[in-house]
Amino acid sequence: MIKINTKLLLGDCKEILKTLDSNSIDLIITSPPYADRRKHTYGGIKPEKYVEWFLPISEELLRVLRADGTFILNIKEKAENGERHTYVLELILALRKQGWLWTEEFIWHKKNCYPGKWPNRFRDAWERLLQFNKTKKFKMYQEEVMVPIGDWAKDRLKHLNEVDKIRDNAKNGSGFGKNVSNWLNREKAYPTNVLHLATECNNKNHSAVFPEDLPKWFIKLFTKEGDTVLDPFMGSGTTIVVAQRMKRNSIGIDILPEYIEIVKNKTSPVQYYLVEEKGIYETNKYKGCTKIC
Amino acid sequence: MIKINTKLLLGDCKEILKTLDSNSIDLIITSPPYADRRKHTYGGIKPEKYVEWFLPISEELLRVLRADGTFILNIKEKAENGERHTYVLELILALRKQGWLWTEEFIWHKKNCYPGKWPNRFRDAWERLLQFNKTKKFKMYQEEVMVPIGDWAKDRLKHLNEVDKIRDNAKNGSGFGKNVSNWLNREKAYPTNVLHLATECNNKNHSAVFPEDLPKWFIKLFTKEGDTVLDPFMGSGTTIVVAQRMKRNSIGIDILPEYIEIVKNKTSPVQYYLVEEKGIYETNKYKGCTKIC
DNA sequence: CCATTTAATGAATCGTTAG
DNA sequence: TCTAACGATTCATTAAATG
Repeated sequence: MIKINTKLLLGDCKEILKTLDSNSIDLIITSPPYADRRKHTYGGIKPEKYVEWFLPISEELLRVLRADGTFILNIKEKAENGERHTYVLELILALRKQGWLWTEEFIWHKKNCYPGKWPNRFRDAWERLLQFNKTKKFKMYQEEVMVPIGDWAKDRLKHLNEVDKIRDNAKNGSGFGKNVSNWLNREKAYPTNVLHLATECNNKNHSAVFPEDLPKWFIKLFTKEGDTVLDPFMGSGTTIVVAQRMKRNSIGIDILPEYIEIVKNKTSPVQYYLVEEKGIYETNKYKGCTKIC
Repeated sequence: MIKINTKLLLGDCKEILKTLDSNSIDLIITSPPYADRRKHTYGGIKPEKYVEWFLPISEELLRVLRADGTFILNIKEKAENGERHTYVLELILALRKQGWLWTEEFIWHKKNCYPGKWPNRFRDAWERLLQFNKTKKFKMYQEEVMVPIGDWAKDRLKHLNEVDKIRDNAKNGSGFGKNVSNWLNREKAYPTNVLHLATECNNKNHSAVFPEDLPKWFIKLFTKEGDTVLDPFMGSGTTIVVAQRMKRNSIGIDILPEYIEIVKNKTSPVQYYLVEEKGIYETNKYKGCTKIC
């Protein structure tokens, strides 16, 4: 039996994070309140104050993350008064100064972006997914996110229904437990750093702008079953829900009791699974790093 | 008759630019040598020196650009030793300090990106197309780059479900485009700030990494016939060739005589066209700005 | 002459070897 | 202990070759 914990913590993550153990998290994936957005829920941080506001939090994130762990930050600067703000650029520079490595910038191409029309710009159809690490030797399971090779897009147009069924099946039995290497050799290719995902429109109470596939992709890429995922700005809990479904321990923090309640109803605090053939507690390649950092 | 000039200037653009008139350019679109790239052709600028190297050039660009003109900068930071360099971020901040407005960041999604496999990252499939302006009132002809809605819908069909399709229709009917000319009303939609283009594989002598569609798109978007386009790092001249074909005046600068020769063979210095029905010298909406700035 | 296969080639990045 | 140079890896596209 393996035991998966899902912890939901109420409070300001700057404070709550201090209660977490050092080097205990394998993956942080979060979408913090953008500057001046979500004023009614979060404070609504002024762009000029954004870096200053974020650094104390990221300092705690740096502490709780394992040396071979990864921090994925979903963010996009707003346009205001005809210009893009620069606080995200400044944040990247500041995080590096704080000790983070800026490893990569993935692009999330939002296929169905927010509608609108302006005389001076087009609709914004992409967001940044910034990857930060503590060390250069981080865990990365690239095979887990391999995609059907080449012109799968063309094929899908021709046989739309067929392929969609296949894709659905792949989703449901999402690859774990089976020995993948057999059937994916020349059928699949590694993805790039551009992710094409549609936002999910939730007509429910709280809109989940974050599509489930996004945390799912990064959780597959950077963690194994039994690892621990953290989202310090949980919101409606997409990351936490997906993590639990994928048999990862997870910790979600939010300042609003409302969100804690919502996610509580979508998850269970403890779950048990039968151990599969290949033990989940695999030898960690980079264990040595933990002591260094 | 209208007369279109195509000037090719040999030399270091930092010096050559000084010979150009102030406020004489409608669109600058260029792809400068990236840091540490093209060592054999250009010098190969060190990442640490990149901003310092670029600023004197961009100062001249700021001078020659019209107040209602636009500057499109194609660039991407390299990854080295496990980390992305930050010189592009620093360049954006420095350009703003120099007086430029950072209006937008388009994403060029390179469908056929460079191959390769590494333990710590995927292939890099995107580049930045940074838009800078002198003033907030710049020319932008959005209707010129509208895309057939069919393609758009097709593209979306690939990844979206029924609910999303319905939402699409709601979007399309949502108001804009009434004053636009008749033939594009329900056939076309505005694009977003993500461009999907493949690099052109030139097996010829000199590779044009820049696909023709890229300058074409921006020339349509930011200029009219008879306007002037500048590329201070001309290279094999994709921008210049496209500009001439689109009946725009153009100025190309390059430090290598070789490139000047190549582009000379692909263009003619002066071309004449019959004036079409709707005069090309349309009233400029933002003419007033010229005086202000 | 068209449909299909094969070959060549990049604005890449990392690890290793040489100076 | 550095930096510089080279090989290995990889895939979408185009050109050339094949049937």
